[in-house]
Amino acid sequence: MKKQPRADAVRNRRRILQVAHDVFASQGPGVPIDRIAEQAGVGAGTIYRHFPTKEALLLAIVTEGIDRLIVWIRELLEIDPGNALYQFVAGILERGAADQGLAADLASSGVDIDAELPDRHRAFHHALDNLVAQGQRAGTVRSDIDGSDLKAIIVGLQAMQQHREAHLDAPLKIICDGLRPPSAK
Amino acid sequence: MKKQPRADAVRNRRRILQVAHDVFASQGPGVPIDRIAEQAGVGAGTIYRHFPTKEALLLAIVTEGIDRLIVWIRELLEIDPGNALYQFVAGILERGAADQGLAADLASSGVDIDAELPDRHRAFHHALDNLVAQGQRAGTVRSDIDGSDLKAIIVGLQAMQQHREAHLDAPLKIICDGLRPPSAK
DNA sequence: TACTATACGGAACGTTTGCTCCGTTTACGA
DNA sequence: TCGTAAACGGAGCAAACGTTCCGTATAGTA
Repeated sequence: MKKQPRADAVRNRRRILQVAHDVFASQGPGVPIDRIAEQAGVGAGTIYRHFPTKEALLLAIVTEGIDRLIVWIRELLEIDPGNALYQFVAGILERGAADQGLAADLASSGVDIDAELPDRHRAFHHALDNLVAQGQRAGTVRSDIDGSDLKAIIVGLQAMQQHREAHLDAPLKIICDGLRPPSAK
Repeated sequence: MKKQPRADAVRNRRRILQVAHDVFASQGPGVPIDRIAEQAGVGAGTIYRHFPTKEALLLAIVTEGIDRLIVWIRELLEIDPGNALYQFVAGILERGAADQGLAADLASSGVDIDAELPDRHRAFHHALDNLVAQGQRAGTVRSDIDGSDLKAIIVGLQAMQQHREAHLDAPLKIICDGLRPPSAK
């Protein structure tokens, strides 16, 4: 049985994660570690004691983001299975989907997230499959798609959000209409 | 009247642009200039004589890409105005839209392309507006969208393409169906 | 062929950045 | 309160990268 970490270590770990999340989300993953240390009010050494490498810090942030999405999907499905998919898609554009936008940046700089976090990868895809399947069961979602198609759509939405130079109401409507079954339109 | 540049200078400029385009498209804009020089078989100094800065080189590549897209849209509209939009959208996923994927990377690293290339920006948006308007006139495109909505869709598609870990047939179908007017489905 | 302006190659420089090291501080059990 | 293991801060190191500089090579011209 491992001993518990000291109180200040726990506090600093959380603070670093929060600050790093905000800074990376707003300025991209290129921000130097020193700047994050400064913002968090700790030394650079402290960050490296908690996260062995910059990439590890980024992965920790992305992991938290994925977990949040999974929980959120579960909540939406409990409340309204038929419309959960549409609320999810709309919500990605509203609330910051910056966590995953970060994931996209990470991926484009050569890190294979799915390979680094195989368990989250499975859990996330499982959640997406559920989201689609329950919509299909309720008759609100077209029957010729599955979770991985939804994942592609999400990637697209997040890119739109990062690029947003105008309202995204119309693109959102386009996608939602495209997701509905041929009958209901 | 300016004198013409030397033949080897012209050759090198083209070669640098081609090689840089391929390397950046396949490995992202983070690749060091020295590597591009090596690949192109020239010295680093030669690159900097033709392009004052790395950012200038990236902008030159993006400019070429945008121009290609504009020409392509014009061609599609001449052949089949009603379906040009759908051929364009599908084509972005097929042929490498890597040029613009590069543009996205550039943008996410703090360069405002629209501000740096105001004329291309205008020309591109004009082409997109045309693409949408002619589809609407033919009755194949829903009437409540315009060129900037299409731009957002393109950004999304390019992100999907960069991330592609499976076929994108279904997501493409979703978007095309969403673009059609309510009647035809 | 000989001359010269133009262009080239690649070593070198300064800066930035990820990461380590170690002397100092702090939490916490006894 | 005291002792010690755990944690901290931030100076410093090495590698990577953008950019410059200058001696050399070459295209174009007479």
